[in-house]
Amino acid sequence: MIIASILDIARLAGVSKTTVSKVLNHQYGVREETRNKVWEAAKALHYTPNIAARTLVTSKTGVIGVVYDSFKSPIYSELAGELEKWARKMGVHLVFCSCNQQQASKIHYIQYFMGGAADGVILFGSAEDDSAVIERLMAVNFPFVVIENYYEELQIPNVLVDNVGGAEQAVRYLHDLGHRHIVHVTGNLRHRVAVDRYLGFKQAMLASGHEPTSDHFIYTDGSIGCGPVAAQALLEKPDRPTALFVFNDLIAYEMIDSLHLAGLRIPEDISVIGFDHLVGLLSFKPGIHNLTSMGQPLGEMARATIEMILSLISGQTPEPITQQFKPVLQEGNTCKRREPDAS
Amino acid sequence: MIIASILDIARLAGVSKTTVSKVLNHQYGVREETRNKVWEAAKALHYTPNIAARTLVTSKTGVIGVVYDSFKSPIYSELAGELEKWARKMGVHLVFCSCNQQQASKIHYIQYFMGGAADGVILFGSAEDDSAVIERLMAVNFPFVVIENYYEELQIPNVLVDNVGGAEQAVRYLHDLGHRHIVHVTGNLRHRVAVDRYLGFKQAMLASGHEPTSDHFIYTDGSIGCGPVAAQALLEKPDRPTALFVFNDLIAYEMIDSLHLAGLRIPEDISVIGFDHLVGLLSFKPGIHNLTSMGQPLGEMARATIEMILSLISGQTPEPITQQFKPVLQEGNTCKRREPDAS
DNA sequence: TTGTAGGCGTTATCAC
DNA sequence: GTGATAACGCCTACAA
Repeated sequence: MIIASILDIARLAGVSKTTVSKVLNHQYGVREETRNKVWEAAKALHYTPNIAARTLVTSKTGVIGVVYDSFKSPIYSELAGELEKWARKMGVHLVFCSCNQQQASKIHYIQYFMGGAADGVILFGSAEDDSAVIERLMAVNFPFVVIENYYEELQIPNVLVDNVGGAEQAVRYLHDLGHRHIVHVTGNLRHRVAVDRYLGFKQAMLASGHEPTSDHFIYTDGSIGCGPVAAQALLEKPDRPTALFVFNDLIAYEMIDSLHLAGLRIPEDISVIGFDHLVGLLSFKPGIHNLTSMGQPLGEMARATIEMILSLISGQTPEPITQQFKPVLQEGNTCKRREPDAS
Repeated sequence: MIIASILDIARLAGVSKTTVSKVLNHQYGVREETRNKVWEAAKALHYTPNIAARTLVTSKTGVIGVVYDSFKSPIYSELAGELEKWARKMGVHLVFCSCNQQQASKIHYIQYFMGGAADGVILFGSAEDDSAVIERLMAVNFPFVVIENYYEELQIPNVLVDNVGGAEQAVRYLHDLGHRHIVHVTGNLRHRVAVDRYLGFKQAMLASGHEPTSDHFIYTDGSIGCGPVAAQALLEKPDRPTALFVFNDLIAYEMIDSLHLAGLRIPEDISVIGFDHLVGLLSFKPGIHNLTSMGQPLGEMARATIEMILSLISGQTPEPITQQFKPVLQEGNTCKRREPDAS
């Protein structure tokens, strides 16, 4: 690999390094003629600025690092696109990495970014407890924003979705449609997100006068392929519910499919509401079903995130330091009014 | 942002920079006692190596950049996961960026990587003509591998899928099932991938004695949401085909859904075969359909890519410089045997 | 308008 | 075993 440096250009153009640097950075005070000579030399040598060197002296990269737990969920790609859109609008660039649940990998990437590859980092995902990483970032005062995950004991720049409230809203919606026997299909309860939706479900049930028992839950680990298992569990229940609040759209779609195969009609026999509103990516409606779902305002979240990190990078403290967004109910055709009868 | 340097550690531990560096890099020739002092000081100061400085002197980052056109396709996320898996296995790290079809953005990222943020780059996607970028990379001899896109006139490290062959295989499969009237739903024909599948379709049709006319094609731009339009075009055809070879799974699913709504049964009324085999991400089967599709061997492709880039980084020329992988037919339940009759 | 010199934080060479 | 010292490529006063 032969990459030319400013010195090479200087020699070829017959000027000093300073002059070359000035030209390359579009600064005033260089004669037109010299300027041209320099640009030609730069072109001829295929000059590429060494950002390592530049960063070393300016300590600015114009790049923000985004650390994911995994790329594998459609909602993540969706968010990535939104983040990028806003980053471009604000004149910064984003690089993403995924640590595939390996904390060691995550630490490596954070170090990489902190060590001069980026001006700040965005941490996304609630699969892991990142408090160690976060403490590190705080200790050296490196700009960062956390999305989705949160820590009661820490006051950090945070962009959140009100999962508790969203779950409550979903249950209220089903309740208002006349459903009295609602079951919650959980996600992986070791993840914050799943716990919050679980809590929201519980609270809303209590609020409407139903004491949720173990009979009101079907537990899953949230992984791809868990839907059919959950559907089986549902079918085996002695007392079949009239409605389901499912942790996310992927599981909901899987379950709908399985229930379909078992001869149940959606929403006639059972109403289903999901979470995430994945229509951007999945514009085809599996079956003829357009899933009713709690949508996350990803665009607004992305904007808030980018604004926050930029303000941190510029040395300010964002106000407020935590922003929480409300999910929005997106009606499809998988929920149906039901005349209240027994139970 | 207060990040401690080696000098700070040296002062705190009462030793020289050199000694600190040796300890931090696990080199021999430092007394146990000194070693401990240094580690303690490093911990106390929350030391993070400045990779910009390190890169400046070693010109190695241990990181490979991956440039996408867009994150928005599920198959891209899938590939990202595979690349990462192999990268970890080989002891390197990956950072991803997407330029959202903006060539300016792409150039920025490439510069960023070339300028010391990475040891090499992987270019993915055939949405754009990257020959300018590639020439630049070749000119300075920066390690790179191109996936999916290719350039007849350039001998570059390349990982490809045999889209022509895959399309041919799909058509042969339908032909062997007895289908004689097959229509191809194209992707965006400004993309290499779409053109190749289009050519493969044509060749296979010719080979089986059918001269494809404009009647054998439905053209789309490959974007999300184009399926229903294509389905409409199909329904309006005076002479309805018995089978469809669709550019990719996403469009195929969309079409199946629309055709369903129009009262057609799949595969009884019409057989459908797609491309990409997106089951990893979409394990639920839209409707009760499990799409028959030409799968891309993403795992093998990822492995080849990582191996290639590593060999380039280590100064070797990979042999062969271009690797092409064959798609594999994945049978679902959307294609059905048909007794040859008229036409 | 142009050039000289110093330093960013690291690693590497070579004395001590 | 340890410590000066010189790069790496760039930017930026400041001097000419």
